[in-house]
Amino acid sequence: MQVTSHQLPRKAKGHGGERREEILDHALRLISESGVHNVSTRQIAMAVGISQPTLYAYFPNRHALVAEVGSRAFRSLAARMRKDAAAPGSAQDRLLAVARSYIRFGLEQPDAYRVAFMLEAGSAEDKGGDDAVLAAGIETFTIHRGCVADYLGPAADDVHATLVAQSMWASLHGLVSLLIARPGFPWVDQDQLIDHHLQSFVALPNARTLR
Amino acid sequence: MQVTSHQLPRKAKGHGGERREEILDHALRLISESGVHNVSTRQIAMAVGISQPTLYAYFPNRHALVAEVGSRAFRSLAARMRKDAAAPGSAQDRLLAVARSYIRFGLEQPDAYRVAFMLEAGSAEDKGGDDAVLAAGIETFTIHRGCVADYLGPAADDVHATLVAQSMWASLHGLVSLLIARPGFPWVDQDQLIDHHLQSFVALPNARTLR
DNA sequence: CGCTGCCAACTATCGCCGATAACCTATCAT
DNA sequence: ATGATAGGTTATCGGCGATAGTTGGCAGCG
Repeated sequence: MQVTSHQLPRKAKGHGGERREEILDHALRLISESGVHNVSTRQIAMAVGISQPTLYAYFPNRHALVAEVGSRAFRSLAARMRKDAAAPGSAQDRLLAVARSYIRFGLEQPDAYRVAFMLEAGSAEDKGGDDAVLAAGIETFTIHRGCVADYLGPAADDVHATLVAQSMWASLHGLVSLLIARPGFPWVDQDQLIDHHLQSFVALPNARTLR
Repeated sequence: MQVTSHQLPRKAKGHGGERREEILDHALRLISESGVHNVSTRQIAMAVGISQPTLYAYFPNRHALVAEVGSRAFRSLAARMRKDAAAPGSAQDRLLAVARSYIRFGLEQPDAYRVAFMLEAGSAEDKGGDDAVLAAGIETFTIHRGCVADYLGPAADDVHATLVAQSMWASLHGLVSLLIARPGFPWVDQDQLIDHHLQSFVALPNARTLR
């Protein structure tokens, strides 16, 4: 769990933002190690080298801190997908490459994925942090949607492209989240499963016109 | 939050099991009302009309209680799916009917669905309760897998049927869990999205041989 | 230099949580 | 009637998220 507690020098007057970055870095590391629900504000504070209430000078509550970690995870996924979306190759190749990136991201960084996607949508006043996560999620989705639109071609209108993209995205998310959340389930060979899942997207001969 | 506290008569000697049922009923209701993470053992105990430590005479810990609520939710879903799987109609009709039942269950009873599917898989010693949830989940999946096997026909071997069923199941789960977890996302028309999602399963002309 | 203001960080504490220990008491078999 | 035990209690523990009030050190000014 790594509870290394070292005394840290106080930050200079205008440099509170650096401390904020340190907090987010340690929080991401701890959450990746132990899972979202097994990391307390006290543990994060001790890892950073500050007292627990000091966290509340930088974040209004624990949820906001975790949400920002989630937003960052989302953005790192988005960056990865953007790279694949810009790679050379056919529209179908790029669509599948982005989808594979998505799956790989989830399986390699399950806790980042969990924070980004599988977090409970808070109720009432937590909305602030959730909005940030949602915005990052929408950004990520938009990249995927762009690939789908390219794949479908200019004949498909916006609504249809969005529809197909959302359906495909949900399908991807379902596979990743189940593989993460239920490792004990008797899954068939994982690579085969992923391949089949991806194939089903592009195996539709009339996918471009299906509606 | 409903914290109705009434004094209850003590149960007779051999009837501790009834109290256990009462606890599970109230837990399901409270969780459905407020969400898994917003219900404490004290709230459950007060709703039942007993003291909080008494819960620990029936369940080893909170996780086990919640897990059993999840198992029950799973079994109720399984019952619903079994009915649809036995209905008259073509194999494709039945497959789609079961899938629709699955989606409807998730949207109508989001908290039951959440408890069943979206619960963190506990670490280390919690495995007991999770095994129960997993078993109920496998039972549910088996029904779905049967429909897929019927749909694919006798030519498809077991492994392939399982593969297709798992992919399809993951896809369904992804749609339901995202619709539940991210109601703020700019989804397209929900019915259209569901229809498209279901269509994509059976629109594959060579689905029966794809591998 | 010395004063003032302010910001980072602290200690102390609250109420709630899950969980355990120790004890009580109604019921049942003998 | 009595002893065993199932069913239930109160008291309490350590950990949690969060708040209030206080301390300490640097910046800018005279």
